[in-house]
Amino acid sequence: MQNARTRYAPSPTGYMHIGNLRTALYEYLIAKKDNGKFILRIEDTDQERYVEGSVDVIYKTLKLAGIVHDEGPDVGGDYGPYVQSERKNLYLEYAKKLVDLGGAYYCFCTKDRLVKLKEEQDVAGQGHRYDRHCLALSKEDIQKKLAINEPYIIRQKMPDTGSTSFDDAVYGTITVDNSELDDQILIKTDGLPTYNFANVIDDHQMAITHVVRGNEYLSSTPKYNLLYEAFGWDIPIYVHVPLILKSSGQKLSKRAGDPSFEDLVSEGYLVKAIVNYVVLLGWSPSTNQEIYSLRELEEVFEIDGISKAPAIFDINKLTWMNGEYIRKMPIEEFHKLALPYYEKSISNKNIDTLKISKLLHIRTEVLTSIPETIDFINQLPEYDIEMYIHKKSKTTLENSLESLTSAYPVLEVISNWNAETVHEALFAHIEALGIKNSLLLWPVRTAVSGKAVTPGGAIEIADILGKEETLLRINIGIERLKSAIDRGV
RNA sequence: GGCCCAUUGGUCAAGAGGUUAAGACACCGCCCUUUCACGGCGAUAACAGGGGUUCAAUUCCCCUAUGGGUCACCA
Repeated sequence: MQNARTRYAPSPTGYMHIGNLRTALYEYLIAKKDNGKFILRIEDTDQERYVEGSVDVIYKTLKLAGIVHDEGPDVGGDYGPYVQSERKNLYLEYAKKLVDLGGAYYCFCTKDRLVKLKEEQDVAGQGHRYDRHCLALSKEDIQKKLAINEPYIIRQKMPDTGSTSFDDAVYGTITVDNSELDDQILIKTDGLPTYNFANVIDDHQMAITHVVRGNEYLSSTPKYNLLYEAFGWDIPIYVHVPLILKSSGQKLSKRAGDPSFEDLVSEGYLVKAIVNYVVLLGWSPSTNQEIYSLRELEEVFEIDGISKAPAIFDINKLTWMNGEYIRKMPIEEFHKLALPYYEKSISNKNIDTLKISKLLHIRTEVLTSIPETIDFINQLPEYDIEMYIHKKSKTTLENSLESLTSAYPVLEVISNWNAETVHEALFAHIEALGIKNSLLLWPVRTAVSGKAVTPGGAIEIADILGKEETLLRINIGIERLKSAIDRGV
């Protein structure tokens, strides 16, 4: 058997849905695993929904994700064109051929009539189904109508009896009664094919071996099979993948405010983490490994691991995984990524941001949380005096004041201010006083940060702030503690 | 509503007749510790229900329930 050829066939809607990204990933991985080809095809047969510039979004996203297509509109290939609107004539030809073969027929019904038909069926409590009004048309009638350019569509003629089965690599054999199948439209009034038709033609023309798509297509797959059979074409391997839902159990949708791929990126998630997480939603490897690069996935991905049940998108786990990726990257790389997030919140150019990065590296799960984490560096926040009281460190307002007051001169005499010298000075002082570390360090950290939670401790923060600012803040702390105690708080 | 599909802890999930029913995230506790985080250790937590088949069902079959998909000149 030839090597796999898979295709990602998005319609240009302007953004990358998480489910679509995963489908693209699976398609890509199935191809790569087999040393096959991954093809990009643009399905733009719906002119009304076309969004300007969205094809670029698709290129950009694939590139970002590291998914390289071997054939496509921009890179060419032997099976082009790869944009459906450029293949328009091809579909019409095949549709007419199918009419000749008896698998399809012309239909001149107006939209009005179809709407009415549906209304009647609604009233009767029936499902929507074309009533085959035009199937009865004689050859002469059809020729006459065509001759006067009456608008027409071409519908697929479903068998009257029997059933159609197909095998799916994930769901197994599925059988549907032919009586369930509607005579679906293949060619629209505008001469363009519907997805249902274009898809089959293109997949065959492009020699696609594995058709990977969301399982919302499961129920229309028998219709596609009938098409393949009518033409006498080989049926591809179907790989229907379960949907991705949100925690409420609903389908993930941009319109409902659920994040798209680009939303996640702008929320501070790394592309690699998103890719890794999304692949694991609905697929599981044969080992317990969870962190995978795309390259690794190309080796280990198996269709067998795809699950049947829908998966709920869990931002929690993505966040954890993002943290894993951040922690694993070299500090230089993290620093580069974090830099833009410092710019807004740190105006003092004397601050050594690399020092901040060293603190943040293991503490950051999502990049966008950075500004809030380090806002105290730029400016000492208004803080609650009660923050000096910490049970575990046994600090009180009074002993905090003592600690700050006694620490001040110790720090003041440091000439070469850095983490080591501050550490040395403070710990020598602690030892001299014979107290617990935290009794001194808690108040210092509070005074220099004004926050209950900080990345790093008193010494790291003092180092970053510099001598002058540190002493200034300690002084502020001393004054505030004094007045609070005086007021008898 | 018809048809199709699914159902293992809160979430992702392994297991495919006999298991103490993995692992991960989240949550909780402990340790480390100058806060937080990282790291380490530990705990709680699941086979939707009912019938079969079988010596034995989470695993196979049927029914029910629940959830989802689909019934467009959208993909």
